[in-house]
Amino acid sequence: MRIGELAARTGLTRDTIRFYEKSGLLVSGRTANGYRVFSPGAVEWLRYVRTAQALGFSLAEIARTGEELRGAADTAGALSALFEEKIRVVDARMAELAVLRAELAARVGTGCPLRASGAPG
Amino acid sequence: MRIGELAARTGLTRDTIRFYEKSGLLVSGRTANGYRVFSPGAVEWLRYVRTAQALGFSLAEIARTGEELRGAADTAGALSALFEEKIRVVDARMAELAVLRAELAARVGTGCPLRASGAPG
DNA sequence: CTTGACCCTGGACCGTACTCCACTGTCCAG
DNA sequence: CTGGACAGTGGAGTACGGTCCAGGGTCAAG
Repeated sequence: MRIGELAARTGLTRDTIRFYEKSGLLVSGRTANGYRVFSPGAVEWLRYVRTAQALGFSLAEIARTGEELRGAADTAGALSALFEEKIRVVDARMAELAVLRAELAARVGTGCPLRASGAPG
Repeated sequence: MRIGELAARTGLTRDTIRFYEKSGLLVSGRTANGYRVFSPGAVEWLRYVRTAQALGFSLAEIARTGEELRGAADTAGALSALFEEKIRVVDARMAELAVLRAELAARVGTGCPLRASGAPG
């Protein structure tokens, strides 16, 4: 499919897709006249990109994941390892959130809000 | 304390602290000669700022929290509500992470990695 | 009175992640 | 063959979150 269709299917703008391609986040073929051509799977890949990004991963990190995926294409084990590593990162992030949550919960209904600890004011 | 000590205690640079103050994230007094003066609690507040920031909250959002804290200073209920709301945000973020984790886990050890879904390559 | 550590301000600059724009090329329908 | 939808490029601009620097003031110690 061409860039317009991919944009329509993912909700991204053409500019963003071109930017992603330039950043190495997305690889495309070209037609004889220079138009970009994307495989149908690009839709799913971009969905993954947006999810990972929303969760705090930089485009550079996501692009690295993509590259590792490319490099280890024939090794299912490498792929599993990559996903497992990513799961560990996600778990760590969740643990941090749990700590923040606990800190917040401890202050609900108490007389010692953050303000007493130096919030602006 | 003055800016140098606060910087040393938080691990931030003076420039960052000045930037935070300019952004309304931090409020300071001034000595007669114009030097900024911070309360000891600023250390704890900045720790909170960095934690929240690392978890994906923008400085503007964090500053808003600080302002609301200031505005509702005498109402313990408002503070609790604020913290409860923040807990809901944290819970939502954790739920998103859980979804990503499940997606990753589903692909570990299978023959259908993301690459089959359109990763670059 | 000078040195050095500390502080001030304003403004330029950086990386990330887009977003917009001008100008140009391709291709199909009427 | 002309119009319009689509595509391409390069470059400027934006917002965020800093980071650095020049030029200058403050203050205690020697």
